[in-house]
Amino acid sequence: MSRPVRVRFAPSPTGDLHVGNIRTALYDWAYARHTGGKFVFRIEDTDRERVTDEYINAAIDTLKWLGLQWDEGPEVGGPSAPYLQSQRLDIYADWAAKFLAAGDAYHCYCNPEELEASREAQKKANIAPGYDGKCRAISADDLTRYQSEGRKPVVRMRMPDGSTTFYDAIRGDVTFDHNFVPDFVLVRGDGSPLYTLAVAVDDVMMQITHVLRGEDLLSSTPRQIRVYQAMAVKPEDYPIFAHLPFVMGQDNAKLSKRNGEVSIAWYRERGFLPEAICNYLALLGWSPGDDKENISMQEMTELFTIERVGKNPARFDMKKLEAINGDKIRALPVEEVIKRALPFMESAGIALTGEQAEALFARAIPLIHERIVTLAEIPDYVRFLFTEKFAIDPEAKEKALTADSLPILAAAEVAISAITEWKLEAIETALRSALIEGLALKPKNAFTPVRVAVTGARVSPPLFESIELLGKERTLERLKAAQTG
RNA sequence: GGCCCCGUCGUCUAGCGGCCCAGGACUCUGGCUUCUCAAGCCAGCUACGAGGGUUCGAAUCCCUUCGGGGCUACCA
Repeated sequence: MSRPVRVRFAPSPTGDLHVGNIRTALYDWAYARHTGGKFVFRIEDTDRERVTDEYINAAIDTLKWLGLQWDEGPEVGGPSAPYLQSQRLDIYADWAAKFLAAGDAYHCYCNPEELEASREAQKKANIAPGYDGKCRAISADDLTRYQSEGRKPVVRMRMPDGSTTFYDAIRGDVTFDHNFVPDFVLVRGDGSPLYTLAVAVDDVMMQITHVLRGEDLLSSTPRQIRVYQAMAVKPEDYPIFAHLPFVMGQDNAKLSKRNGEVSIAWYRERGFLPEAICNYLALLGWSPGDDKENISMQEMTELFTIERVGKNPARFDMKKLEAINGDKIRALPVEEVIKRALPFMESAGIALTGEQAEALFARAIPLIHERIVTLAEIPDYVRFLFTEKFAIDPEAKEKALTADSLPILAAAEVAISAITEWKLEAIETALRSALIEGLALKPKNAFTPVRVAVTGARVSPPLFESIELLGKERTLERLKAAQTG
C-alpha cells in the first residue's frame, strides 16, 4: 500500500482522442500530480488493423496541447520503456509461453466459424455464451488433425471455477461469477497479443498502482486479474481500479461523431482554450465538493481525489463548455489573447503584416475581449479593420441600409469630416450631436446604419472605438460608399 | 436473453439520517443597463423515477419495480 503512486493513461489510438479519453487522461494526470506520483503515458497499439501512426502522433500532440505533461512515455522515455505496446511484443510472448508451460493457458484450435456456431447454439439454449472449453483437454488425434489442416492456434487463458471480487474505487466491491467469464484469448493465431494480455502485463511491469479507465472495461477486469494471478502477482500489489462513468452525447447515447463533436482537435480548431476544456471536463463527473467551478489546472491537481468522482454517466453540454470558455478568455491578459488569436487570424486569411497592422490588432482586441466565447470569433469582429476590399454583409445591408438611412449617413459624414482632433471623445460627441440631437433620432436607429456602413456588419465592436481605429479617411470613404450604394 | 453498472432541476452537480418543503453552475424566461453584440446586475421557472419497508425522522439505509447504459470478439 505504500508503493509510490503510478497512474497510466493508455489509449488505443484508433481515431482522434475524444472527449471521454481526455477526461480520463485529465483525471489520471490530476491524480498523479495530487499524490506526487508519476503519470505514465502508454500507447496500446496491439490492434494493428485499426491503430495508425497518424493517430498516435495526434494523441501525443493533443495531450501536449492540453498541458497534461507525462513523466514517462513516448518522447520522454522512462524506466519501463518502450511505451508503445507494438514495441513490447516479445514481452507478451514470453508471458504467454510461461502461462502455457504452467498450464494456466492452453492452445485452442477452434476456428472463428466453429466459435460462432457454438455461440449461436448457446444463445438458442439460453446458456451464457462463451467459449465452451473444447480445447482445454484436446485429444492427440484432434491435435494432429488440426495441425495437418494447418490451423494456427490461439493462446487461451483457463478461467477457473469460482468468482472474482475486486474493489472499485468508484463503485465499491464488484463481483463476477466465472460462469459468465469464459476462457479468453490472450494471443491471436498470428502470434499478436490481445488487449487483455498486454494491459495486464504492462500494468504489472510498469508497477501501475491505479487504473482509471472507462466503465466499458469494468467487465473485463476479472480477466485482467486472472492474468495477474498467472503472473504470480500478490493481491496486495494489484492496481486499484476506478472505472469512470461514460461521457454521453446529447441524446443519451454514448458520445459519437453523430451527436456533437467528440474529437478534441475539433474544439481546438474552433477556438476553445485547453484550460477551458480541462476545467469543463473536470466538472463532468467530478466536483471539488463546494460550489467552486472555475478551477485552474493547478487547483485541479490540488483538489482532485478519486473519492469525489461520481458514478453516474454525464451528458456533454456544449453550452456549459462555451460559458466556461468565455470566462477563461475574459480572465486572460490581453497580450495572451492577442498571442492565441494569431493562428485564427491566419486561418481566416487576414494577414497582419507590418508593425502597424500588429499595433492596430493589439488595440482592437481589448474592444472584443469580453464579447467573445471562442477565439475563432475574433477574425469576424476585426476583419473590417484589415481588409483592403471592404464589403458589407448583404443581409446587413438589406436590413440596415435603406433609403431612410441616407440622411443619417450623410449627416455622419459631415460630422466626421469636421473633426479636427481624431480622438474617441471627439468622434462620439460629433456623432451624437449630429444624429441624436441634429436629426432627433434614437441612438439605436442612428448608429445602426453607421455601424453597418463602417464595419460591414450589424454586430461589431463598439462603434466609436471602431471608427477611431479605422481612421478618419477610411471611415469617410465607407460612409460615402454606403450612400452611393 | 444472460451478467454487470447507473438513476437529485432541461444539463452538470452539492447532499453521505434531522442543517433540505433540497444548495450552486450552465441553459431558459422576465427585468435593469445599453450605440449593436456581449459582459455585468436582479428576479423567476424547474428535480430527489415509482412502490414498499426500516426509523421519532430518508434524497440519504434495505427490498421490489421501472428506466438508461455497458459487456457478452482471434476490438479496446
